[in-house]
Amino acid sequence: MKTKAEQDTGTGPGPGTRERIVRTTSRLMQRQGYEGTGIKQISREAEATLGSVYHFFPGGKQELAVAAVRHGDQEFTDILRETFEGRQDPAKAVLALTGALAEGLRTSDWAEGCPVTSTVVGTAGSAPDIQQAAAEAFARWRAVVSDQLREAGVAEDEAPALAYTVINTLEGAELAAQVSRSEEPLEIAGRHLARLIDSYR
Amino acid sequence: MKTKAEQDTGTGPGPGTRERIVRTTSRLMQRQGYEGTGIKQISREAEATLGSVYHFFPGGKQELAVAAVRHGDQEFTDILRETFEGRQDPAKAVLALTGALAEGLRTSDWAEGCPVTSTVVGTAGSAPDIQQAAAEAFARWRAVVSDQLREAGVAEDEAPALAYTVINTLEGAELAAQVSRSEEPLEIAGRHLARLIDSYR
DNA sequence: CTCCCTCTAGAACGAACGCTCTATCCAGAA
DNA sequence: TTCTGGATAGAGCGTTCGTTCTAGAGGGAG
Repeated sequence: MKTKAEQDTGTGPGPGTRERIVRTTSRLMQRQGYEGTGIKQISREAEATLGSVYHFFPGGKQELAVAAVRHGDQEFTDILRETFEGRQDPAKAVLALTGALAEGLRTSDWAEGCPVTSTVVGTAGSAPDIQQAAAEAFARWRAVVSDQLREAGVAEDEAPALAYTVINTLEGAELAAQVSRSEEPLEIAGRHLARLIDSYR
Repeated sequence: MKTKAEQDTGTGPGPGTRERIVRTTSRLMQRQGYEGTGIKQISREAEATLGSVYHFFPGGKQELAVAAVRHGDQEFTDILRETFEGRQDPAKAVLALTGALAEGLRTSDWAEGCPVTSTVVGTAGSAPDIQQAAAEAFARWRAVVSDQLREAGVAEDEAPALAYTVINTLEGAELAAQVSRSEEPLEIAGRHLARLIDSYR
């Protein structure tokens, strides 16, 4: 058996058991939501036994969901950073972003939208810790966008609010794209957000 | 016992059984999502027995969800029409709309967001008829907004796309508001949408 | 060697799930 | 009056749910 460090960080031949469980939970809840995803399905698809799941996540399904939301948070934060840092113009970056989101939806046959949204919807009232993890994810994404907007010349007192709308419009457009199985909402959102950003520079 | 017409249309002392079931389903799925809502809970809270539920909705849970989505569709279509028709300026109408959405969220202790969104999320791949009913709802809302924009002077070839972003941004902002338990995302979305609309007139 | 501790393994529990089924009620038709 | 059929009523089906629990595997420390 591998040492603890290897198990938990995945420095071995593949991802460790814990990492495999988190990734599987995130993907399943992204597709089926929190209530639609069972722990036994997670353990089956992650190729981990039920014992392992409860060993790493003694808090049960809720703790799993929080970990999955944080995983999705980190994933999209990285995408945001990469997309914005490669470009000077934030309007162009937003267009690249909508393209990437559309591609992700299309290549998953419109099944994989925002992992945070699908996990948190329906749990809002009953699981405050999941809700808080989702709120932190949104806040982090906004902070990244806001920083990039300021660097590109948007006024200090306008950038945070503009970042709010950028993230929220992307979220809404991705949902519409998923439901209508069409890239159009995302394309249009990109154009309108680019126009809105340009109007603040 | 009342006649069939009275039962189904609610011309009696209160809403008929069928209408009561639909309304309860819509409210519960708005709060808990599709998978998080049980048929027995619906029958209990609608004060209808399980037999009645399956009598009116032999298609089971999926048929119930479709009816609930259509109910939410009609509800918000009415709100849209009332809000826009009372005002000349569509930018002002959008601001009124964000205010109304924020109030609905706040007065339900942030539990009741968009009934269509919360019902359809997580069912995208597995229940095509629910997905289609949701797509039709979004399309209808867009059509209402698009008509009002054209009447207010937005170009014919810009109005449909602009309506897309109006609806999608409202959707995303309402979700963010619910998760963060704050009216701020909706207020900001209203301001930015008003600015975007004005830029097209 | 033995001990220890992390991790794996899966049987088992009570509760809840969606749904089926038969029985009953009762106003209007004949 | 009897008959009919929509609506109500809820027990019960098999399945799955989240969770608990005990048992064992296996490498490092003493």
